[in-house]
Amino acid sequence: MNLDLTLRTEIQKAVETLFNQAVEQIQLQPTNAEFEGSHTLVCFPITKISKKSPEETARLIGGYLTLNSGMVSHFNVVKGFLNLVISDAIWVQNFASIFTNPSFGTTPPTGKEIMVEYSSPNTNKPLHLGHLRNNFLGYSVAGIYKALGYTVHKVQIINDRGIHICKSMAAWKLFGNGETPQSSGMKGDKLVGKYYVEFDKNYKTQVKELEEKGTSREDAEKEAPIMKLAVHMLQQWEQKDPAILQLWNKMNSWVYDGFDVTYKRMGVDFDKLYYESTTYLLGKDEVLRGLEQGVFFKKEDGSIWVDLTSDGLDQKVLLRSDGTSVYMTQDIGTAILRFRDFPKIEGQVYTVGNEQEYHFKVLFLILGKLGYEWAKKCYHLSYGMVDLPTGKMKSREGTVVDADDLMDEMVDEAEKQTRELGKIEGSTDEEIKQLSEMIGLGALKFFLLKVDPKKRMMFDPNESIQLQGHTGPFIQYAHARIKAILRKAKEMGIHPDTDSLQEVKSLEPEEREVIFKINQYTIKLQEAGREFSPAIIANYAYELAKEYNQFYQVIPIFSEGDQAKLKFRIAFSQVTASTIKKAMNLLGIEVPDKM
RNA sequence: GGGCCCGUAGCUUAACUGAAUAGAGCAUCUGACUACGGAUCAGAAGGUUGGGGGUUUGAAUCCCUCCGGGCCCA
Repeated sequence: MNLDLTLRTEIQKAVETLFNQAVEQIQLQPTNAEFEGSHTLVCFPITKISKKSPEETARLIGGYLTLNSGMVSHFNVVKGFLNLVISDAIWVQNFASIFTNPSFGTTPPTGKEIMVEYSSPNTNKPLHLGHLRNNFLGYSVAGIYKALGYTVHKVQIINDRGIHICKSMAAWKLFGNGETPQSSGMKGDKLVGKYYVEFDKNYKTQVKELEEKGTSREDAEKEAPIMKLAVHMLQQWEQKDPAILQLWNKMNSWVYDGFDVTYKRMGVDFDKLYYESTTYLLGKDEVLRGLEQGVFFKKEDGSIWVDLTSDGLDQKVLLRSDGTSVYMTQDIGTAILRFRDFPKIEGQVYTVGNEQEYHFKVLFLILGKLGYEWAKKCYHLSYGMVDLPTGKMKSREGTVVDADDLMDEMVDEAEKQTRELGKIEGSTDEEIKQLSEMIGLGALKFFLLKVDPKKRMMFDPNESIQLQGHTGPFIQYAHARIKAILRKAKEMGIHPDTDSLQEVKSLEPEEREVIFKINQYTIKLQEAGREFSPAIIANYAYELAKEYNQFYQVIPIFSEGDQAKLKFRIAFSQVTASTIKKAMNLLGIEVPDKM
């Protein structure tokens, strides 16, 4: 039984009966803490139908519901707001239905499929803080859609080719002396990143030297020997030169080994990987086909363009006059390839930074013009940049926060605090390590996911490792504490059952609040899916934990004499814990039984 | 030149898409362990929602205009 839905139906009936007209939209909101009640009907919009004052309308509907719905025990009216008090019997019944439903909050498979892309790094340097936000977002949205009954395909496109990786290759060839991850003991992605930095350093020096000899800046940037080497390597790559391909494969595989370690620790995974090296030539055929169909047009120089002025955008080149592709071309090809690989998906979610909003707007419009219906269901999960207190992250200024380092820091801090608090006596070092991993990563994920993805966010390392307040560990702690109660109940042989729940006649306000929150899980899940926003789930999990903590603080459990109430509170705690766990799992966060 | 996004307490943020006195966390101050785990809870203080105008019974939310910050396109 869904309390909200049932109540809405009752309200609809009330309005129809009272005023002989159906309402299209019912505005039901949680009652403000200062008034009695749990659900509030906003009556202003209904005055159009009732032709009465807001107060009068509210009184009429309230009276009707009290008499006829069997749900509302009484009500009060403040201005145009109808505050409804649901009877305790209904609360108990509602809770019992959730308690006995093992699949509460999960939608059975709907047969729908969707694809979620995230991560999609370049292979010339390690993952950083921005990637963490990206990965956590994408992974979480995938989880949310799974919970909504979708079959989800998690993918990424790895930018494994191009000038960036050739730069690392060039520097390694010149200064590497055959260094490998094995010989240096470095993680593969870090090693390749080191040579990328090495390239940049040498390149700058060479440009400067050339400039001092009188070469113009522009020429110097092209003439620097190390840059010429990198460009040459790119050409050789395109010509499939075996030696270059071998080097390229070798260095990329180092990076992948490194990425694997990082992804594993982050707790994210993928169902299929796409590589730019195999997709970068795609899309040309589609563009030519579009040209034949008159969707695109050709300029005098032979370049092919799309005209989006009627959509409020401008013109965009798709194939240059020499016939070479642009990014857009390959993205068109890749999108179509993916729909061929997974014909049943209804759309794709692209987790990519908001600097590419224009790009995706154009991409989706083009796919629509090419006649692909699914273009409408494509979504750019756009997220804002992560800023540091010192400003923007800039690789050139060395202010990039490395993903591995950050995870280390978070976990170390979690371990420090866990040991200081000393609550888990008797645990082995191994267990403490595992727990610290859970808490450190929980803190990090929650910190990055609690903010609306669209917004640019501030990452303060000092604040992020705080484990109190609006944080992941706060919620994990609430869960662990409930688990302690459940363990004790089990020891005492208290096993809640539906029959004893029905015997409970009255509830405490704190209990109603928590049941209200638990009811919201389904709505929040749907909202999070519709908005592609894990932040909604994160804030929900926090509110639920907070609400339960209030109950916990004032209502005794084991000293309760009434056996039915005692059993109810155990059942109630159990459902809260599992709902917290479900919500946190949607964020990719684990919750401990002890901490 | 054209277009997009953002601005909420000192700081980090929320507000169910137009509803009640804008809700939290951190930091500051005060209080609560002989009860189930104090990584907790209660309370105080802190706001002209960047400024101004408009629409509306009702605006942080919609429209216009400035100011400040960020990002795209050729």
